[in-house]
Amino acid sequence: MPELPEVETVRRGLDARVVGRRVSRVEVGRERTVRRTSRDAVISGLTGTTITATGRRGKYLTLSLDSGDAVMVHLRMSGQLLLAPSGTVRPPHTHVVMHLDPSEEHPDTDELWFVDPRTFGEVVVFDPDEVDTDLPEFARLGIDPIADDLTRSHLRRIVLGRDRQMKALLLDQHVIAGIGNIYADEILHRARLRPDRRSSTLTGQQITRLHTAILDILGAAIAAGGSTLRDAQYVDLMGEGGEYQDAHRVYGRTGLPCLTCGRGTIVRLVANGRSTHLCPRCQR
DNA sequence: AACTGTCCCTGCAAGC
DNA sequence: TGCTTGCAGGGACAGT
Repeated sequence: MPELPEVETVRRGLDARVVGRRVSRVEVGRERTVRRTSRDAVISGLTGTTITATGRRGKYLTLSLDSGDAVMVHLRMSGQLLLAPSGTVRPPHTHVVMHLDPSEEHPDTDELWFVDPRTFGEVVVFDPDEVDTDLPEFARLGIDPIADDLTRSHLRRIVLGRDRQMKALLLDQHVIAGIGNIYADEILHRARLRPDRRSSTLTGQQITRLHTAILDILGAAIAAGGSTLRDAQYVDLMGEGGEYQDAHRVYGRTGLPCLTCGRGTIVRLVANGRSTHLCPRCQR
């Protein structure tokens, strides 16, 4: 599932291959993908504009347009952004197609597809000056641990300033933006903290470990191009999978020995309606 | 304030 | 083999 490292990998692909190009034509298939506004708003907002920059906050991807508007893309569960030469046969569930003119670096005409079987994802054209009303939850997003500078003292305030279960806290996009189910489990395991550990009880040493774990794991996952699970949908802009799944120590390893302590067995339980993986021996 | 449950949707896997 | 059922999950939202 696309989380911060996967979205960042897609953003880098867009930066290299889409920025500077003009959108000559737009097709919107399924209306649900553009439910925030409308088919017409997305088509008219994009057609004829040139993409000038990319951005990311948490799992939200943005494209700046020379019109002054911007596009927000959220992949949610199963969304993909894929770049393909014009005329390539499209996969099922291709809901939005942007036709891209050639540019100096990119001599061919391409199509940028938004593909999304489960249709939870969305594409929105919005006015950045009106983000509070156009995309209220985007405006209320918490700190991005990679794009912003998440210092230890900031994390300390976040953790001790409330009394939440640690996993729920990491997953709360209004507190820290970008961590999803996979990386929450990996981070808590690296920090040796139980998912149900109360945030207000963390020691200074545990906060330091958590801080290091967040930055190290997200950084390593970005360097590896994200995680592509066996069943999963995540691939980058060119359709390539990531490598970080090979470094997972708990996610999807139910019943296998803990790679850190060598003696515990990874268990899976359900918390907040989300599957949670941990080593009961390492994590306190 | 924090937590639980529900909903949205599709593809895949397990169970009968 | 072929059906049905359940599960996965991001995030908004309502209710406790």
